[in-house]
Amino acid sequence: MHTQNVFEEYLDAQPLFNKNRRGVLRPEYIPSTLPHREAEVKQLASIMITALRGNRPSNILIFGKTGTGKTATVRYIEKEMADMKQRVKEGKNASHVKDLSPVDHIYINCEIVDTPYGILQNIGNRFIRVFQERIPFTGWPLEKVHEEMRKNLDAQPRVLVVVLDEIDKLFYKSGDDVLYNLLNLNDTLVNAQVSIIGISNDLKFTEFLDPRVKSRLGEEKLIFPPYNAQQLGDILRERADLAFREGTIDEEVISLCAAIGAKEHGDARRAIDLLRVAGEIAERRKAEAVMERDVYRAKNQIELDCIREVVRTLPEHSKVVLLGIYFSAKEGRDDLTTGEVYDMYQQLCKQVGTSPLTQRRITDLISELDMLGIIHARVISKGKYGRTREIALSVPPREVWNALGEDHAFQDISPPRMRIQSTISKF
DNA sequence: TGTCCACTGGAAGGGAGGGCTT
DNA sequence: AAGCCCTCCCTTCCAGTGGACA
Repeated sequence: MHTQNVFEEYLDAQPLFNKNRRGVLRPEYIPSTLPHREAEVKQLASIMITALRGNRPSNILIFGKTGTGKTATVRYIEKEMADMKQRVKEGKNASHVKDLSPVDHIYINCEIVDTPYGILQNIGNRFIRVFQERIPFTGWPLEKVHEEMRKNLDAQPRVLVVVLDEIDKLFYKSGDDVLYNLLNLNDTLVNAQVSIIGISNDLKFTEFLDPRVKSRLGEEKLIFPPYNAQQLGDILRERADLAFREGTIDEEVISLCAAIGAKEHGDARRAIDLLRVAGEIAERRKAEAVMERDVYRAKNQIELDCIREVVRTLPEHSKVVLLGIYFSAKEGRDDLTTGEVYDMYQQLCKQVGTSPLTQRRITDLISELDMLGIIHARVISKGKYGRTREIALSVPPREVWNALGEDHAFQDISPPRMRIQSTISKF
């Protein structure tokens, strides 16, 4: 009897995924058709056709919740435009058009690039010529970056479509000056023309825009409704057919993923993630097919991974704040005030050996934790005893500790003592 | 009905850190 | 080296406030 190689048992098991097709279930994959987005694709195409004819298409704002196919639709249109140009070039198109204008796209995710400098620098560097120096990522005055970008862009005739994904983030962070500048760019361009596609899941943000920016940015508006369970099912089925080997996934599993996705405001990304992770879990347990229980496990795993990742990458002081909230959650407290949290935070800082930030700053960190969904924090009034936030952990304490525990600084920390509250001390 | 607490959250600005320019 | 610029993180200052209590 010979010893077994560690990989042997896995090699024998039949994989569930088709070879090299796992990517079909990744968020960045652009499918060849977009089920239940035909109307939106058509509408977008009817606007963008102007670009292929060499004119500036209207600026567009696209709204819709996460996972409603906004980004996918825009990227799909980009792909189709590139494809159309290729066809015309090769003379394979059905129409009698002989030549199409050069159209460029630049995609910027404003969650990552959220400063005026960053936006201008990104666009500027998209069109650098050979031997030309790139715009550095910091150091230049804004005005110079703007001028350099304008020059690069205008070097030859073209239509540039700037896609600003999560455009609301850019606005909330840096105001609407950049948008204003981009919208007015056309006035100073001789050869090139620019139009903007803004993508956002926040319908409200336009209310706060400068009226001039608002009207020019929203020349056309598209709203993407959430998918329902049946539509999600269609999307998943199409992807599953590509990604999985035949007979390894059945209708129930797909329906379940679709149902869960539909519950989460029709989020296709979630549903697709779910399917992929369920497949990976099933494969790991060397199953012949993906089962419903794999989906439930996947759901659980995705949620935990998400919490863990968020907590792990928190800045140090946010971690200390969270640690305090964690300790009191273990004591069953779910009604902490800002003052109490700050008190614990100060004590913990002493233990960790770092100097505490001001309470004003901590209120901001608390808001951030709230937005990340790790804690709940709502403003309440305790009447005579003041106005404050009521703070509670909104994820399982154990998971918080698992993630925080990875940090060496927190390994042997003892729970802080709770301040005696004035509301209690009156007895 | 007014008081008053424990904050909230906006505004302004300082300073460090990245890097460019002269 | 000195002087800029932009961004990030933080502090300081402070007007504003919901509602229990006297």
